[in-house]
Amino acid sequence: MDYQAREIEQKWRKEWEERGTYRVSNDDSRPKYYVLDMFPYPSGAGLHVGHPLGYIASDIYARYKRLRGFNVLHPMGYDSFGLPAEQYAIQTGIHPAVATEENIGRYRSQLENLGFSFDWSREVRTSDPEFYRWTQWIFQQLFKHYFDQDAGIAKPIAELEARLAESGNAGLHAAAEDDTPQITAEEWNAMDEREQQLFLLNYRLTFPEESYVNWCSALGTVLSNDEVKDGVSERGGYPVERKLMAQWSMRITAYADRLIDGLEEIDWPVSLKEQQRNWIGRSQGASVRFALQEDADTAIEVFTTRVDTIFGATFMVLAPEHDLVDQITTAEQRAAIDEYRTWAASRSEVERMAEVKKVTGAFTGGYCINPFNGAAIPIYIADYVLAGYGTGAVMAVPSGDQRDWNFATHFDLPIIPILDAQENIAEAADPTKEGKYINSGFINGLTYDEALPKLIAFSEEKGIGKGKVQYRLRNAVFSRQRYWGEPVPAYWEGDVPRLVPEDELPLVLPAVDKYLPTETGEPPLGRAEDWKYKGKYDYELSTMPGWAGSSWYWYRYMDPKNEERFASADAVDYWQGVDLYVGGSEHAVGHLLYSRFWNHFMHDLGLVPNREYAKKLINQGMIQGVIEFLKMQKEKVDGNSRFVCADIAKEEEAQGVEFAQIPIHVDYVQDYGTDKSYVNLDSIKKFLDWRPEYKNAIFDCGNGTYQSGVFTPNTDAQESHLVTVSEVGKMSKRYYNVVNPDDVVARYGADCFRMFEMFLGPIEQAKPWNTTSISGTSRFLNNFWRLFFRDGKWLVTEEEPTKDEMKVLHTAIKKVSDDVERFAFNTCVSAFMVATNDLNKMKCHKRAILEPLLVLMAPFAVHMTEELWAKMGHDTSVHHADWPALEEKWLVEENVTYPIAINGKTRATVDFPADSSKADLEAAAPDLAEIQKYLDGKTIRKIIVVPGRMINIVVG
RNA sequence: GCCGAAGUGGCGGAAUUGGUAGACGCGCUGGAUUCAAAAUCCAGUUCUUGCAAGAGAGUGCGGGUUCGAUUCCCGCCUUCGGUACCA
Repeated sequence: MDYQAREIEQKWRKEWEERGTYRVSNDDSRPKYYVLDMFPYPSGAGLHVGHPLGYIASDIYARYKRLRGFNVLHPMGYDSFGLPAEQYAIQTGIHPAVATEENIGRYRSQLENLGFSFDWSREVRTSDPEFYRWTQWIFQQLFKHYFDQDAGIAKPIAELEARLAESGNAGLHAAAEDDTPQITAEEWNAMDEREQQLFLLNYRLTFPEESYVNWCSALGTVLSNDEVKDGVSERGGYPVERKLMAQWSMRITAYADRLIDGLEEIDWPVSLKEQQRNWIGRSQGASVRFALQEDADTAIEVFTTRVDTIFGATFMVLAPEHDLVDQITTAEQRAAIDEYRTWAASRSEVERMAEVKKVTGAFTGGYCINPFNGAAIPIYIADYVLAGYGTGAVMAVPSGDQRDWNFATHFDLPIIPILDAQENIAEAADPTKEGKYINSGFINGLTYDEALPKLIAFSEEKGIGKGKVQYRLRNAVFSRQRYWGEPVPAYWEGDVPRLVPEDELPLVLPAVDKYLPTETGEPPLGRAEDWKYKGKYDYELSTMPGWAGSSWYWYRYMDPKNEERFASADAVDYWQGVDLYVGGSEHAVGHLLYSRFWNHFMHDLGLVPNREYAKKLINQGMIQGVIEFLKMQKEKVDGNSRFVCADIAKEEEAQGVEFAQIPIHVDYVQDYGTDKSYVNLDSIKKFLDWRPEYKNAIFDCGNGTYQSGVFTPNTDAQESHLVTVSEVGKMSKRYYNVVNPDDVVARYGADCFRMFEMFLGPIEQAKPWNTTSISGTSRFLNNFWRLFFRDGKWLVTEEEPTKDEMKVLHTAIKKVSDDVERFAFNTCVSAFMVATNDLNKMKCHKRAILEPLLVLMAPFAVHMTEELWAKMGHDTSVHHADWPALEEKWLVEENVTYPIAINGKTRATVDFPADSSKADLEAAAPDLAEIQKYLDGKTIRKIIVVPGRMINIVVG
């Protein structure tokens, strides 16, 4: 009898739960290891086969580490605040907590189906008040600290207050708002408490401010930059506009340098680190002041990474919102400038993105002076200069910058070459630094490297510029005008924000009658009744963004029930941080950046031991689905829809007929995923039952037409089919291609599902799901089972293994040990298959071979190996044994088969004793009969021997 | 445009420091079993050529280093992912 997956898997899952097999203790003498998965948002749709990929990989590694003698923490929880539950609540009136609870239940049962070794007693949920109490607490710590740039760490705001009282903020190096005024100690001390509090907001690591935000009116909320894609909301695809609003903000920019430098010490994928670096966007340059021609006391400050090009600056461009625009604009140009500014402000983000190539702008009529050569250059405004980056002003060098070149060409401004190596600047800008300077005053004739120190010396001497580091990274908007999130634990005493006292946390999300903004445009929390601090002050009404709870959650798993602290100092000290983190790369510049920021901050406060919380990170690739489309003509034919074969559609498209692609359920498609996928007439009938709106549609199959249940052939064909279009893409409800792991598990078992997902290919690669090839993995598991059982008979014997059998075992031990360490789980599965096939061929059923093999496979086929382990007579409450030790001696061969190459080309193979020395081989090689026929009268010139590997004979 | 990663049979993919390219699996072909089918088992399967033994070609393209290159170097091409008026 074959392996009965369902029965055995259920039995063991029950057993594990009853025994608490996967409970982890914080009090253990073994070395610790922490394997973390990115916790899921429990959506209503449940899991598809792509979701568990990373969980399977991490589970295998966690189990492997346990067998290697580690105390392994491998928890799971839910990132349970989020927009979908809220939108569902808006539609149905069901409290998001209720819907979320239900979704979590579904997730939990789907996850439990797969045999993970999670310690469920440590489960966390970000929407649980006992959890978000600490999210709120960390928020308050951020409010209570500022960033000292000299020390490079966060410090209590009280220290800053003391400093201000003593010497004002002159010479203070602290991360602050750009427009923070300079004050003296006297001025500070003369301020009243309110004024002091407002002043301190310039320094606090989280603070409310008026800022431009991505406002999405359809969703009724503000979105972060990474929630906006191509000018529309990532979720729902609604338009997003820029709007000035009072928002809580996180001063992540204070940590920009540390977030870049910290990447050096962590083992994360190169591309992910690169994404973070680009996102932070550190650029080294200089800021230079260009005085106005009309008013020498006022200067426009610009940021440039190429001071060397300054002699080629032929005009200046300001952002339309720039503060000096009004002052600069002349009476004649006033109307044109106002018109342009109005137009620019009305332009939506989408339009701006779409019309990047279009050159727009207006002349202010004003001029400023190039401080390096005294030239007067005209000042323009244009919306290609962003108010939010640098100083919102650019010195335009059209010969070296393509955007400046486009602008200059459009407005007929001069383009001055500045390097003798610049080519074709009449056609396009040349941004290279090659050659020697021309038209560049005192740096003429120098190269870039020679000119730079001279430029710096000049600008410092004249006091016109200084070196500056500019970041692309902005402070993170932290407020969301939503209901289903952590309430920001603050209240407003007039215009001064104050923290809710620590002992009153958690500030629990109040009940509301509706989940929509109020009539006056306040967030949903504005609907809560009697929700005022001490019945007197207004609570902050916004909630935290989705990334708040996920920015520290790994610490909560260490000590999930703690009521005194986010996790006890002992627990944090024992577990330290995450050793292996597994999750998707889509979080590269969201969660993975914000969580590093919070962790750096927590480290500054001495709360956690490491600056970087996750030593190693692996991105699992997405599992994609096959999407099948029918080609439907956009225009109806005689009032009916017309579907045609993909190849016919192609021909007709060439003639200008337009087609739409209608996704069709993959189950209806034969040979799906291939280039000859099609639906036959039976499937068309099924399709019509499913989509009755097409019931009279015409199906043009090339050799006939199908309509209303009748096939009319136009050749003598009796059968026909309609060729579909296949694509590989997201697994999603709208493409009818979602594969539910429950279905796969029901048919093949969880062990098979786990091994198959690993077998699909390298973990970090995206790959399409293909259910048909799972049969190979299923066959393999049956073959493995048959090493132990055949027809219900136990086959395992106590015989001594032979040398060949030992070799099979130790080859597998070596391969799997090496490959698990480098997360190459696909080749591990191959190694198991090879060993199983070999042993079956040898009819080897010996305990001495099978037992270690069982341990080797235990992290992969978790239920089957447990069953067999018990059958072997072992105690399963002690989880397996130690990882089998590799004895290399079994891999040593008596004879080694050497490939013999003549001039690098392999011509024969010959066996030599394994202990042959290099000299032996060199001596024996020329006389081999195998090579004589290739010599062909030529002489042997050289013999190259790599012992154990190959022999190459050079003739000529 | 910029940044990053990757190109190997019909397909997913192996080949850890340069050493018999294509492990393992799917698919396909043939056979066994069966009244038949499914399932299972056995054999074959990079391409070209040949009845066969064999011969030749072959890891995106073009060069280079080497006795020997999927692997190292130079120059291209293509695909995927990220990002974009960031000065």
